[in-house]
Amino acid sequence: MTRILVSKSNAIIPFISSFYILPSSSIRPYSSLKGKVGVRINVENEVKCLDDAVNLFNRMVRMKPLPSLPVFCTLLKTMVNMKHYYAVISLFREMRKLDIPINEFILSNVINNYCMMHRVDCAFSLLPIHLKSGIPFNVVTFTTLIRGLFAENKVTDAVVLFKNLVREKICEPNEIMCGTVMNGLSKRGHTEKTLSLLRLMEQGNTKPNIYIYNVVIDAFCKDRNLDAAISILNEMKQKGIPPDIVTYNSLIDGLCKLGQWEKVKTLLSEMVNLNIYPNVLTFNILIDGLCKEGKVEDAEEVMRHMIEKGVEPNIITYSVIMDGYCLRGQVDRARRVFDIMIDKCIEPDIFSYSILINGYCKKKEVAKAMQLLGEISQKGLKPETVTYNTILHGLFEVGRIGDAKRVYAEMLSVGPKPSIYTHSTVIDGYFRWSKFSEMRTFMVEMADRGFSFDASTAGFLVNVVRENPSVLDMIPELHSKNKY
DNA sequence: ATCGACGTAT
Repeated sequence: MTRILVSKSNAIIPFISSFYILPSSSIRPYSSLKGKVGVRINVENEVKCLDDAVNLFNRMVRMKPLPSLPVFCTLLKTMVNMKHYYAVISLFREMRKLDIPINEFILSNVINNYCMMHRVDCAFSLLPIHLKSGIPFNVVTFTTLIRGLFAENKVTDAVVLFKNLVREKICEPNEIMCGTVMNGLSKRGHTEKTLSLLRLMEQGNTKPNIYIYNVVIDAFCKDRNLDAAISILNEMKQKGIPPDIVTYNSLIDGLCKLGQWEKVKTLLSEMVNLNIYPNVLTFNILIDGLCKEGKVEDAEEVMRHMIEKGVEPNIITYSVIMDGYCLRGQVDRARRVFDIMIDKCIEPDIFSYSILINGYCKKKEVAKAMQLLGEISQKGLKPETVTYNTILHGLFEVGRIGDAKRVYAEMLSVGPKPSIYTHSTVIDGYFRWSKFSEMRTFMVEMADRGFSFDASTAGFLVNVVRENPSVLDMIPELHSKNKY
């Protein structure tokens, strides 16, 4: 199936060029006035890397008197932001060992740290510290835990926790907690439940705010239910909550993906009339919409226009245009955009590489794709599961089975976890080239590492056997080690 | 201190 949409009437280019003038200088949001904590320690200024953080911590614990708890708290928070999760845990343990007192804010940061590591189980195991030390629970702690559960796809657990908190009156859910639950539900396809929560909030004490409405609108847009999204937009307007740039970006994205360019124009005019000006995301959405219709030249035109208006393209702008060229089979042009991007001092990320690799694979230029795969680690980046899936698919497509085997082995050693798509790509590849013994070995190894058949591989296998019953003998009986 | 909008593979 091609991803290029059939174009609807669209004179979006002259429209975009004509309809607004950006304010001369963009308004900067508040600068970092927050976070000034403690006596002479400005954690944000002092800590630029892990070493800084650990050194500062070691200095702090030797100070007499000890720095205030907010200083420790800010340090831990800074480290969580820098993704030094393991270091946070060891510093927290050190604090416990040194009998440095802790408070609810420090604990909620450590809990958040575990959630960011996708270890919500460890996060929950900190709750006894609250109880033993008599530290009160707060909404933030529970909101963090709910977010952690969603992050690990434990939707039921998240909902159960939320319901219990409300029913047992353990804490009063605020807009942010409700928003977290609704965001988690909507991102996992439960738009209906998200909407019922909105209706509940409208009747309760915690009235929905702009964030909540934006979550609901985005959920409907992702479901391609633009009518419902727009009726929520009208509801919020009626209630006196003005839509913001996020609201408009969600809606414009939904409309672009449906090819409804006339409505896109209406919304663009509407937002500008409200003095809400398109930002880099808005332009990226428009550029992506055009690219997916195969109109990369128009997309480039929009890019020139945004630069004229003082909105700088970012790495996503370039990725979108690169993918646009790849969709039309013009991978060399995509490559040129890639190089231009580097000239503009924007370092390619794993997305940029994956898009190019996909482009080369589509053109069956797997050698170039392999070369790029090698370049990724040289640049200090890590290929993702998607990157490997793409290249494995490309290699099997041209029958380079030996290379595919090597790449799969590399994937296992480098670390990104094979997904259901990886498995079906490999099984499908072996099958298509009648490599039944390899297919068999692969399936056994797959089961040994704890994977069983899933919706994707099972469907594929059923089809294979239906068309070619003799393959049945090649398929091993698998007993996944993860199951009982 | 906690929440929202854009890009890659099947």
